[in-house]
This record gives sequence, structure tokens and C-alpha cells, in this order.
Amino acid sequence: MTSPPPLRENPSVSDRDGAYERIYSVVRRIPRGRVATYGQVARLAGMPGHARQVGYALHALPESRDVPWQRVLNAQGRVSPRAEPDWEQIQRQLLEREGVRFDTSGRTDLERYGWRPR
DNA sequence: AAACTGACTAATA
DNA sequence: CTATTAGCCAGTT
Repeated sequence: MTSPPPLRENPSVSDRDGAYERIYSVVRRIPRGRVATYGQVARLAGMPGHARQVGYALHALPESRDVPWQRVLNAQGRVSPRAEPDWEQIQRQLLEREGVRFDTSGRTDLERYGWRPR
């Protein structure tokens, strides 16, 4: 009986000790219509203080992967800006489609939409 | 190995 | 409220 093959769609990234996979599994637990912050995901993945690492992991995420990356926002409840400005709109639309509302300044109410895992 | 970078955050101004 | 700063730490060059 052989051990299960470690599925990895993107071998080019140096996924040290499966840290990315732990991050992905946390993000996968965020329910529809809820959002979490980078720092929160890092903490739940057992790597407190590694918020940026969460950003790296999501950045390296292949499209084909079943991970709701759009539900991860920054501590201000905003879509984190990145190189391509268009993605901000895309992420926001995905969330609005799930029922997450944004105010006029592009911010969500974390008190209301923030994920509170039990 | 040193320097640079970044989908971060909290504290200040 | 926005802007800046310092701390953070792994991935990349």
C-alpha cells in the first residue's frame, strides 16, 4: 500500500513544508457570503504573524484550484490592491454575488461579514 | 549570502 | 477620515 500522492498543480512554487496547503485548507473553510482577513487565515493555519505569507499563497494559486480566494480581505475590510487593478473589480464582483456588500469607499463591514469559525 | 519585494498589520501623525 | 512608518518574514533575484 503506497502513500497518497501529494497533488501539486504548480511545482514551480517552493511550497515549504506544505504551508501553502495549510493556508488553502483554511481558506476553503470560509463559508459563502463571509470574508476573512489575511492575518486571521494565518492564525487559523497555525502561523500567526504570517499574513503576508497568506498573500503569497493566494498569489501562487492556480485558477483551476477549488479555493475561494476572493473571500480573503485585508484588515481594513478592503480588497487588497495588487499589480493588476482589474482584479480588484473582479474580486469585488465575486463577493457581491455571494451577498457581501461594499460601502461607497469599497469597504465591507467585518462585524457583519467577517467569518467567525467555531 | 545580501538586497529587494510584497494579495499584510498595527501604530502614529 | 487618509497618509506615513515601522515591524514583519518568506520568496525571489
